[in-house]
Amino acid sequence: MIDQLKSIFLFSHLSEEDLTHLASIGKFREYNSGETLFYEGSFSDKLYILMKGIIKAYKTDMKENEIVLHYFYPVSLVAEMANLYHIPFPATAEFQTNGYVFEIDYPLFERDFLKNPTVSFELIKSLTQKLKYLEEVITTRLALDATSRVAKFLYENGDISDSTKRHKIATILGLTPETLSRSFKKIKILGLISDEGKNFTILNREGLKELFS
Amino acid sequence: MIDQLKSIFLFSHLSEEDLTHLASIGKFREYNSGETLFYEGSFSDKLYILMKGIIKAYKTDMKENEIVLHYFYPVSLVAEMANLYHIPFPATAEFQTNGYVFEIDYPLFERDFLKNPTVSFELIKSLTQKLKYLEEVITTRLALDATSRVAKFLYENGDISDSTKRHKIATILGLTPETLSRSFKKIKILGLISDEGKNFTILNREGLKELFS
DNA sequence: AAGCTCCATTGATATAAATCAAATTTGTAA
DNA sequence: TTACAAATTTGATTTATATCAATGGAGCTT
Repeated sequence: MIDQLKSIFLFSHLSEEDLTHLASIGKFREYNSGETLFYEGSFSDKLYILMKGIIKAYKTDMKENEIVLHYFYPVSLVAEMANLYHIPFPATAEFQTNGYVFEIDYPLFERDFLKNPTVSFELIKSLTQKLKYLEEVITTRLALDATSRVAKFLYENGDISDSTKRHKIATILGLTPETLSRSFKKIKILGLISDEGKNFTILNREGLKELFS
Repeated sequence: MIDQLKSIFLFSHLSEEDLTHLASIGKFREYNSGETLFYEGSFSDKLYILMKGIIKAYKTDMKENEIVLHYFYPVSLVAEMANLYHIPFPATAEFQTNGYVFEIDYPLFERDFLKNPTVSFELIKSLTQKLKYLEEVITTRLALDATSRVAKFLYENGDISDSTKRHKIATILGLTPETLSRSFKKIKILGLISDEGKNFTILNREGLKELFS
């Protein structure tokens, strides 16, 4: 366990003594695909570090549609802001695959670790990263129309392979599958991409960029 | 100048020596109402602390509409994230009133102050605050429809007095003045608010809450 | 007080994307 | 291979809000 904790960026510089203490105030907990780590609006005094698996963070709008904020991959701090400010979770976190988290008693963590310079530096990095994700959501979903969003997605993610479900892309971009399909078609007609079966190949990357900037 | 720096939360615990050094790597700079501190997409190696005045932070969408992210009041760090990650400013910052900032050479600040525990703690607080603002923008503009947004605004801001221009409220909520007017009307018909001239009085605060949650 | 200018309101129309409804394609299991 | 299920595409319609256009005050200026 100590070894595993040491592999977490946040704790990589802690002493053996600190790591032992850390191990005593936290534990690993497994989740299955589809299980929810926490719900939007709920409270918790646990700090979560995703160790394995993929977590989708999303809000729900008035029509029960998901607004996907981000997909988390290991190793990530999840929702540290709720801990830092003792506020309810701003989003729901749901496992997309099987995985597990390291779950820490936050009040004790704050007391014993938050003043550690490495820990606070990593926390700053993690918070900044999250700011970037939210900026990204705002840029994509408030500043761009449907076709521009799709062009941006293609520009940033490269060729779309079979395995990526259209439905998932649509959810990420905040579009319905129908609208996504129509946008792909527009971009195809512009000659910026070509499709062979389910896969798209990008023909003109700079052209795509033109569409969203 | 040293005294003024000491009044900044971020630096309140610094030694005289540190404050003198800080004064040597930064300076005060005045701005008039309407002037722009920085533009979305531009770079700077300056860290800005708003000392006086109000700053509007906004992005611009494809139709040249403003997406207001936040209004900053003194004393606030502005756009520290761009400094921390050496990335372009994610939004434009424009003075809404006359004011001034304390402008610090960021590379030197990072070298000499970032590891100070008080400074990093305050930085964490500031970043967390900004995350909350962005969450708020997402909740308001992506998860709620026009009338719900207005109800939420009324619920959170209380009675609307004459001095608050409808046009400004509309911009904050991401609505046109026409739509704002129609939403006010709906809420008035529901008997949740009443208007005497230009002022609104809230008649049923819990009723307002029902509309957006 | 008359006339102006600035907002706010109201009404009519336009627009982008969602929704609803098939039709078609792709994937999968028998 | 066939048949069924799921995903995608296409077309028609609806919906929420923006846009365009006109009207109606409220507060200023002279």
